[in-house]
Amino acid sequence: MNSKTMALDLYTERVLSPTPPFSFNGTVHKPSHFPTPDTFFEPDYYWQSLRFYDQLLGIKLINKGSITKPEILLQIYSSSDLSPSFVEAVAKEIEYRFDMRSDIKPFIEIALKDSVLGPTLERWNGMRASTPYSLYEFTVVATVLQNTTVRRTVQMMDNLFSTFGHEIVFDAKKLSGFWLPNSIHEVAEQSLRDLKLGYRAKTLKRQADFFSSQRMNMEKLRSMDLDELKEKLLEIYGIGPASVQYLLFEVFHHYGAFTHISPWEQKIYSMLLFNEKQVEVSRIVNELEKRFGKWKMLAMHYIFEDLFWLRKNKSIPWLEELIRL
DNA sequence: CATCAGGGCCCTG
DNA sequence: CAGGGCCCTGAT
Repeated sequence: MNSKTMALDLYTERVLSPTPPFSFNGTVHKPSHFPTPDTFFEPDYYWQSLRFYDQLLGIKLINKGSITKPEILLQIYSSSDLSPSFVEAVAKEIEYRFDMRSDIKPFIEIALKDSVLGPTLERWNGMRASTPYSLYEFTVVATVLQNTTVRRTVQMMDNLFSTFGHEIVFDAKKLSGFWLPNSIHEVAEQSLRDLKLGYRAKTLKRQADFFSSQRMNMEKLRSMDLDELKEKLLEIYGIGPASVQYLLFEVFHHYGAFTHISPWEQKIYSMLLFNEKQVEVSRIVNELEKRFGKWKMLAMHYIFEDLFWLRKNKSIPWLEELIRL
């Protein structure tokens, strides 16, 4: 760590009311994601660090409601007093990142009648695509996922957090906080390479340069339509067809964004939808379009997370082969 | 021991 | 638009 552990002893609360149906656990925790030291989950409780403007905050979410009557207690931990308007802005940001305000009822109607999706609703009804991260932070995560195995991705993230991150303690939880892009902007590429980032060192440098030299207009990006936004995101160095897919879905909640399928995902979807090892990408996309239309990526997300959740309890041999931990 | 591909992307020809 | 190269690691 490049600084001492920071204690965040003050906190403020707000009650959030997501649109029903809303799955707290399915939305704040994604079994398919690799673990990072900046979040912590247990059923009905969730902690994360949040870098928001110049502040590093602790966030705790507590499930106080149900799927049909959702209610979440948001606690914001800080080292100094926060103005009411700042607190409101944090609450809005959390609502956006966990997609608490969109209406997914039409999707649930379709899902209930679907043979593959129907059963997953018993566990995940109301689940949203979400991320704890800002656009910059998610871009980093997407970058360290590229062309490697999950084990190395985890190693790279840990190295980055322990070098550039900041440790915070709040509510008896010790978590890492994300760094600002300019702290990477300032270091030499070689010192990034020393963190075993390989050729990604250059990519992370260019991204840090990009994000520290300008403030992205997030309001504008969030209001763009799919094609316009996609074009914009592809301008980020190191973001290509695979990564942009994750960004569109998890950061911006475009639930129909499903054009790129990587080979390992193709195999998983083939098994889940057709019970075959290798189905053509076009056939997969056509099938999803037919069954779920503009909700097709969200539909796959339900199936995907359910599968990884299942895997926690019992090993799924064909899946283990594909995810290569 | 050597070789190789991996939860892509950029760049070149 | 196809294909080589990229850091490092563990699997073979």
